[in-house]
Amino acid sequence: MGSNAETRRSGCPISCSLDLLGDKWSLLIVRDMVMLRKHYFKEFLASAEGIATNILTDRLNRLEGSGIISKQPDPENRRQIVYTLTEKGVALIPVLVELMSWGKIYAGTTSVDRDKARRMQQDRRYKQRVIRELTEGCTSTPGRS
Amino acid sequence: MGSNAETRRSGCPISCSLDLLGDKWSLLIVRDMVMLRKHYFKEFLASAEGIATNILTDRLNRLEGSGIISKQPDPENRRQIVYTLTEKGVALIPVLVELMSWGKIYAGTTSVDRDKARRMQQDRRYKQRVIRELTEGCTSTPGRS
DNA sequence: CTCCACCACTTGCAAAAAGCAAGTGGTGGG
DNA sequence: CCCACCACTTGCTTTTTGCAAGTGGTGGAG
Repeated sequence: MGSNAETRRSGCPISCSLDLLGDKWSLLIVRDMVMLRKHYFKEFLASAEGIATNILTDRLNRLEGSGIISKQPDPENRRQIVYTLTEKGVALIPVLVELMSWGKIYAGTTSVDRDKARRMQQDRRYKQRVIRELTEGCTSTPGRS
Repeated sequence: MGSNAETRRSGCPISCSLDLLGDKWSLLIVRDMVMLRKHYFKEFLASAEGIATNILTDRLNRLEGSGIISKQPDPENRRQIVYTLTEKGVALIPVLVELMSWGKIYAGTTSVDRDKARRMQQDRRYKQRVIRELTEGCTSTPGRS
């Protein structure tokens, strides 16, 4: 299940991105790493959306295979594996932020978030600050739970 | 196949967005409308990625069901249907632009595009101009064959 | 050392979705 | 009336997802 035979449907960069990320789980894992600072299998498993273990394994392998994340044995606890974002993965933060912004306004439930999101859409500097903060948080060392 | 029983996996706005758009085709249809100015079933069908007719029908119905696109009979030719983006759909342009930018740098093939994309990542004004131009092109009337 | 909890997976199977090719009803021009 | 064309349907096979149970490897407690 976890093998890697990615075939590109076309040369279009959007299509290429979707070939790697176009499903319901891959970007959620990246979200977990970026927004919730998760680094461990069991942490992803505990997320609200309820991913199954076999799907999680598969997605982690694919994301590693396409160079978005890297997996290493945890130096502090050799029983577990640390998943971290690569530069390629960190570069997905703007995508995540736009998806979040859109979702808050157009796919969400609460109106509080909506207003905050609308503000972010108009105030580009604010958005840039959010992206920068998230990026810095990801390029620094984990710092653990 | 085209019914609408979207269940939300969680309240997270990113998750909500992916509930609506998290597959390999939905955003490609939006791309066709935004970037390639396509408005007709047969046009989407002719895209390089090669979507099947039943999948296309399903995605168009879902996108309509979630208010991202609207379908109307073509006033100029009653044999065909015009698909247009709603405000909610137009608001996806930034997501598309980020996906394109990321794809060009990290998932693409050519290095020419890569350089242009890197420039866009550094020059925020340029990116904003791209987004504005695309948005304007979408909110104006089709003007087609 | 043994035992045991815990970790990241596997495996097996059923259900859902995608993909393919062929067919269908409605429309308008010739 | 006929025919080409449009946006779909339908039937079928293949692939992916989802769920539950199981597995091998590790390290700490006793």
